[in-house]
Amino acid sequence: MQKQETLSKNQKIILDLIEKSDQPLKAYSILFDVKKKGINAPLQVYRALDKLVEIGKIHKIESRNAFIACKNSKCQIAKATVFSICESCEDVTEIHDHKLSEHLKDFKDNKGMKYNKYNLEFFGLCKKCV
Amino acid sequence: MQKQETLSKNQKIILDLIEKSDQPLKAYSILFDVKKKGINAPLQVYRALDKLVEIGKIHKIESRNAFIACKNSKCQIAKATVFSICESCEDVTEIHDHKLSEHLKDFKDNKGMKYNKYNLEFFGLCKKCV
DNA sequence: TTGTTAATTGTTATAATATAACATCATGTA
DNA sequence: TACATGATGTTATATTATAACAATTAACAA
Repeated sequence: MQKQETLSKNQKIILDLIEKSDQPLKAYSILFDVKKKGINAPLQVYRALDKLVEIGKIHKIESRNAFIACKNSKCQIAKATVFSICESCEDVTEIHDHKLSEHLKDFKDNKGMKYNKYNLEFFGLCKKCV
Repeated sequence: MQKQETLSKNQKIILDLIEKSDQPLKAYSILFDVKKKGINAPLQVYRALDKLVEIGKIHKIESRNAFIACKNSKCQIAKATVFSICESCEDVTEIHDHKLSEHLKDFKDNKGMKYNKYNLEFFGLCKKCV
């Protein structure tokens, strides 16, 4: 079997749900919501999430254990993610800043490490919560 | 009671352990190790970890749910952390790069968000694992 | 069209990570 | 003293994530 071009049934159900939300969803809240569609077990959710992260359709917000859809068509692989997170209302926004990306992409440490991925999370207060 | 200048007993025990390791430790592995010192419950560990993170003595590696000592004397508060993580051997190194810090410190999005903290994790293969 | 392989699904159980709730103790200070 | 605060200890539980196994499905080559 070749690399799938289309998503599987469970993957579609779960991606749909995440895309409808503009905020990150947690795995067990997703599970709760998709029970009516016949997805009954955590593992079914986590498997779909893993795949969706792998192909860049969603990203994991590591500090929150939550998953958000990627709205950037260019971002086909979850290689380089930047988020801002409001510590008061928990609003999360994906950031696409060319200059910042360039700096991060080109970053080299002094240990000869070869990077293929990074994740950056900014924390603070959004406009509403200041 | 004033803000503590010195660490409490449990905080010391747990900081000592983390400082002796050059790699991140997980909460329950810490718990296992400090049982001989009379710390018996997860909550005792998590409380100490929370405090140590708060005062900048240790950092949490969010993508790994693990805790590492901060070796940088300047880094008294866990406001700005950068790590490199080898996806093969899981080696973690804290990065202090002046130029990068400057870019991150000064970063402004276009939404008027006020940042007070960030966490950046680079993933790749270290020299040994390439 | 059959056999092979890999991806996906479904299921039960369990592991790993983290917090709630409550009681107690120690210490600094009004 | 008595009050507030921070730390501790304890039991129970919540939350997040994976192991292990069986069955099914889709793509492709012989």
